[in-house]
Amino acid sequence: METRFATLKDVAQAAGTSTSHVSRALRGDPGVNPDMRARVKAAAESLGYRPNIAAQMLVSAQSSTVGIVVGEPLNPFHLQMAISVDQALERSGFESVISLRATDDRAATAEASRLLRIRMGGAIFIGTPRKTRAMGQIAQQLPCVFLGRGGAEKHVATVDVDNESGVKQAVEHLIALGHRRIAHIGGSEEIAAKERTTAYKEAMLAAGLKPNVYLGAHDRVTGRLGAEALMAGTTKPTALFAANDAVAMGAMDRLHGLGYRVPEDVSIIGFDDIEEAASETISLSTIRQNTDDAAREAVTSLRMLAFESPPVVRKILMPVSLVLRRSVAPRVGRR
Amino acid sequence: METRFATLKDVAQAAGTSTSHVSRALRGDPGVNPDMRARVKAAAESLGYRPNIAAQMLVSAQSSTVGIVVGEPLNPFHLQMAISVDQALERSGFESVISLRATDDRAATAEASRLLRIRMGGAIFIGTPRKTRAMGQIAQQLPCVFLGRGGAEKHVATVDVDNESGVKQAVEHLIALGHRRIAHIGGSEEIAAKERTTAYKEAMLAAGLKPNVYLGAHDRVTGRLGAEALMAGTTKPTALFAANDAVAMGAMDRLHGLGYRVPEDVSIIGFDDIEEAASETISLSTIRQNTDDAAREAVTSLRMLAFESPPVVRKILMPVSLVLRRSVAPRVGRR
DNA sequence: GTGAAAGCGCTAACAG
DNA sequence: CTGTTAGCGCTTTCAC
Repeated sequence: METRFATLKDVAQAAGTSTSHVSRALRGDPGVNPDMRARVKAAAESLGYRPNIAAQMLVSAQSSTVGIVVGEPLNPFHLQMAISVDQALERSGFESVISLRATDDRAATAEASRLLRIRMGGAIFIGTPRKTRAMGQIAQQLPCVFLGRGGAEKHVATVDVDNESGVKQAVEHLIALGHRRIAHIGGSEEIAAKERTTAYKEAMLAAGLKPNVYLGAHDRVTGRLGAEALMAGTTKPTALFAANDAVAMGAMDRLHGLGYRVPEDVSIIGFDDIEEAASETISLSTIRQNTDDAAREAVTSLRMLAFESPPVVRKILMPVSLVLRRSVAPRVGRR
Repeated sequence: METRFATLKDVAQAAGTSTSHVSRALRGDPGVNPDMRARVKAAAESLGYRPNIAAQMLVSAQSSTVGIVVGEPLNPFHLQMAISVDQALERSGFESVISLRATDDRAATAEASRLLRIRMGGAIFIGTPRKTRAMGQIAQQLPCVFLGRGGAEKHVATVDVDNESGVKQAVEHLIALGHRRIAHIGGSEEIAAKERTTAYKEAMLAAGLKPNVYLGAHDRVTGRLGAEALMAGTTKPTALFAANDAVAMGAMDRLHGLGYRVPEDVSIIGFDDIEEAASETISLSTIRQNTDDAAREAVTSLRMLAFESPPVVRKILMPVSLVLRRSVAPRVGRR
């Protein structure tokens, strides 16, 4: 593009004053004559002046834009969370910049490093893979908040969901409905997935039942494969607890394909409560996390990390609730 | 955060040379003694040096990061496109920065203006609302490519999908299967939606059939409401053409809720071919757009806009294809 | 109130 | 090959 941007100098010239004064006027500094301010604003307007952020940043050495790094862009829950975080940041007066490239450990670190070069004011990571070493180092130079990843690093704040309690509620509800053969389909990469699988096992053992686990990733495909594998086993489950809604939907999908009915033949409970879970065709029972609440906490944590001195490192655990829809029913048939 | 960043000067001091030479060494300028380069690199490494992008940008007056502005973040197709564009940019050596805030005209303009302040190297807009005036002005200062929005503005490049041909294929296929009462559910905001609705009407009229349209937004909810309304009408349709897959899925959902079977009672065709359309439960016939191809064209257009002189403004139309799945069947019953 | 001057961290000539 | 010099556009003392 050929057009050069108007600079402070251009505006100063047009308004017949100095650059420093234009700067003051434009930023609303009180010590500026109202007439002058009006003149400056008019000049800036007519020249289409836009402050050069690079220059601003260079001199003020701090930015108010924070990066949002999404671990699984295709996971609807992550996206929903990203939007919530974005809105929370906006409400708090931050600019934001989103990255969808952090799909694996290496990429996540690369993104974080980029945020550092950009001299971002801070970063919020949503369900990114957990690479302790590199991240820990970066967190020393940049206020970092991790959502749904855990981590005991010294400098990073975390906002996690109470996986244990959520899973316990789900499994116990299924047990109360008479189910005994409750299987689980989970993913293995993400921290949250691991916690949920562990909590499932504990809840089953606590009830004197035998865990039955299929592990894959944290997506629809895994749900499909898991359903296929579990229903092909010798002890077919009458209920399924999935590590997240995407997995649950994949499983539901495959069950239909195999001729099973939900919930008459198999009950299903997911985790996250993504928008689709509430649709009539799906109507999936699930553990709800409130993304807006989590986002708000994340932003608060970021502020406390960035602006308090010494920095306050918060580690927060968000509550969850069981949402019942049509995908669960009491167990019928022989006991 | 308290830690100050290491600067070129610090590195120069540590390596016993000048800042300019460090700059050269770090950027791989050929005219640097290998020994020196090694020493500089070691020094930079040990100090955890990261170039300050703001300073780099300020002096070189151009950035290689481009903004991706997404119009409907919750529309799976837009997201998929965003990811494709992001990857295409990465392959071309661009950094990228994504914005999810452009949900309406005002916000889209605000985002564009922010990109300008940030001195972005360019911007790619995905299905953002069409505000001609403000955008046109911005496009004069910033290379802009619009995806799926059309627009004849002088300075903006566009990559559009061949809506007319796609819709025609869909409607004609339904007609060939014996359907006569083919209704349409569409959205009104987005340009693409309008084009599809228009194309539907034309295709119907061309076949001597009467159009039957329900208009709302471009989302699942509209699909639901549309299905409800159309099936409550006097001439119940035997086939449905939806403006996009989200609408189609909402409609399918509601049809199930109302006790209709798909495709036995009602055939459905969508538009976009989002991932979910291929799932077994949904198995939605649809018009496929290839996001990777579109993304590649968009990036090429951006380059030609930014680097050719005079700038080349490309207006591209991407082909589509009809993908048949289980949601369509020949019409049965009385003719 | 307003202006002049001194950098922020980096790159790009220009000399050696 | 290497060092010196001069800004990029902006904010911030510090004078007037």
